[in-house]
Amino acid sequence: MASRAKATIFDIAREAGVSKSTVSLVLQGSGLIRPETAVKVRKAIEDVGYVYNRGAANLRKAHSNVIGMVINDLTNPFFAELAVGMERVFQSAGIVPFIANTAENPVRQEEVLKSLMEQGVAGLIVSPARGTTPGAFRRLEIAGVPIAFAMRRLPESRIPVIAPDNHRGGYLATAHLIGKGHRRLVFFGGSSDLVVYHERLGGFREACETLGIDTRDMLVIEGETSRRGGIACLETALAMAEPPTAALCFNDAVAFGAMLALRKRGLEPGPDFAVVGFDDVVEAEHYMPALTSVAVDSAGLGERAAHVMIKMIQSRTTRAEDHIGAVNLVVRESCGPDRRTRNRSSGGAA
Amino acid sequence: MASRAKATIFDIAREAGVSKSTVSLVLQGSGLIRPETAVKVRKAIEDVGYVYNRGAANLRKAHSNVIGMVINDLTNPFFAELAVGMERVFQSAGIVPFIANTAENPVRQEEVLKSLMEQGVAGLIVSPARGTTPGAFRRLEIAGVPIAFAMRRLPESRIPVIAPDNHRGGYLATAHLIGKGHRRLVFFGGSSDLVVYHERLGGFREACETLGIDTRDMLVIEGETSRRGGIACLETALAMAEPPTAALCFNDAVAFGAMLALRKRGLEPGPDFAVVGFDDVVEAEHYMPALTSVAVDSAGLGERAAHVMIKMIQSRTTRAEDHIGAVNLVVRESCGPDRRTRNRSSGGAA
DNA sequence: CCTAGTAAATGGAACGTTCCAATAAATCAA
DNA sequence: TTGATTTATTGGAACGTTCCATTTACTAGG
Repeated sequence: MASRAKATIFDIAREAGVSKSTVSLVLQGSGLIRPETAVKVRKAIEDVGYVYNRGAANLRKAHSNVIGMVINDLTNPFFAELAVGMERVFQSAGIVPFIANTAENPVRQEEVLKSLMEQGVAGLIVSPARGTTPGAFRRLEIAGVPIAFAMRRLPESRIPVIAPDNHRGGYLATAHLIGKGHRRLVFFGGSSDLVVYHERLGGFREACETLGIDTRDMLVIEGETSRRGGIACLETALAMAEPPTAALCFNDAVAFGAMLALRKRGLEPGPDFAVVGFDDVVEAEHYMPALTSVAVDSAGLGERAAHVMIKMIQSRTTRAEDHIGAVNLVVRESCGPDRRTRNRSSGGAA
Repeated sequence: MASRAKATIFDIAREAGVSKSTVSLVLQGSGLIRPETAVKVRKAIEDVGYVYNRGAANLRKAHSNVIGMVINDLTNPFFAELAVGMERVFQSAGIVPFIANTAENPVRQEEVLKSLMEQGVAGLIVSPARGTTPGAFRRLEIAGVPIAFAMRRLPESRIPVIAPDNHRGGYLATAHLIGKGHRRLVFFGGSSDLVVYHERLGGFREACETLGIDTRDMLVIEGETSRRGGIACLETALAMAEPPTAALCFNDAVAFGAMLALRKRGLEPGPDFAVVGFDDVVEAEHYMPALTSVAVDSAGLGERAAHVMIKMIQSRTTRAEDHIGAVNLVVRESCGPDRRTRNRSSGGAA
């Protein structure tokens, strides 16, 4: 019904008895027009039910004010937080952020990127989908659109990255476990197609080596990065001849899975087998037992990424420095008391 | 660097030795042009690094192919699922869905809606922020943009709604508790500014009345819709002179909170106090004890909403029928065994 | 009273597409 | 051969803005 031909600045101009140029000036808040005129125009804008056509405007203006955030998995609160963090700063900078989800699917990612480009975004922040091919961003780079990676990076890309210090996180968590007296450790979950995996695992390895863990006591079990993956990892670990007594998990989901599996076997996460997670999602705090985890502050990283992007846009460059966010280990209950005190009461974890 | 003036169809035309109109036709996949010509043009498109300018196109075309999804809280996996479900069907319909988050803030919602309108969306699916004023969508309605509400509705709006059968969900869950032998029940969490609250509570009330629960044994404790809210509700309930023995919670977060609080008091959720959640988020299944909850299939509702929107756009109407999605109670462990058998072992829950 | 100078408002061209009407080339019926 | 028909291609106007160069109306200085 109500949809008569959309009102344009010409309609406003007629209604207010001025020229289209004047209306345009008012729309842009120019100080050149007489206040009374502005008021008159603004009233006309209301009256005709005008809605600004940004597409038409962008045809003349060099830059649009929308930026795209491409997220690999919005269903994961960890990445949702990232998006929300970015959104916060963009919003307050007068930039309109649009979020698109790729569901960890490179093909979908390609489509989404194409759409965003066609929409004329001023910039793009991407948490790339698993399995993204190295060339996926070439077209965007040659188009000269500012791009930044958040949270994840691609192996040999020159695109700036805003990510947590995964290596250090892995180190800190492992050092904590070793400090508790554990001498046979395992890294649970993740797979080598993800750069993040190598980083976290790298921290684990370095801690083990630096703090005197025998190489044969430093186990690695790959697996899905989900609860189910965690369950599987734990089963595998406990089936070993000499099972480990502590695990650093690729992420919290894996850790939850591992704890679940422990419980199912009648073992208590913490006293019987130490578990550390990664990411520190909200759930970690509320779990039973509360999960010790490496906090990466995804919302904060999102904010940082947004600031970087804004700077890139303003300075019309497509380059920026990487930002590596600080991490810190949040110690809760899932690692139990120090292992020395435990030795008295019972043997190994199997 | 690479950012020389953006290539247009004129550049392609020159490169391919045809007219701009021919290029346009190729771009639209028209069958009118000779295949060889099309090939030639497509090659030129590649060569000049062309990116389609949808804004310019929309200036002439009546309708755009982007639709906006406005979500109240992306951080909540429940709503994220909804968004992802919608995305799935839009994507396969060749429509580009952009997600925007309002963080439960009506002001932000207003801004987001404005932006989306200016961007020229073909339609809008909204899960309105808490506290949205009734008039918030008037401007969009008079602009003639198709809108649908998903998951939540506004009190007296004529905008079509796609939502779960909250009333029935409340009824089913309550009937389950009563079937277990509980006679003094409480509804935990939520507040009356949310239509959903009234619906779920309505189901609770109806079940109590129908199944012979005394009005004085039908308690209601409002509270935040979060873990913390659940904790508070439980404290309040157990502080009563005659505490209830079972709770239907507004959502799963409240239920988790309640269970946490029970544990803290040394009570076991299930045997000592029955808890039912609402929404059936993934966590519910993995909790300890696993949470009995009303499953609403948010992804499915999202898909449904997307289909409704597509139909609205195609038929150029702004009206559509409401869709009420089926719910079902997923029984797990958080309600314990039947209360009759329990009576032998111990007394009330306080 | 004229000239500068400032403030406010305006007309026209441009942005990159689509679509219509028109043209050009090729095919066919007679 | 001619005119009609089909097939492939094309130029021009339009879409709703912005921005530049002008115009118009005042004010002030001499």
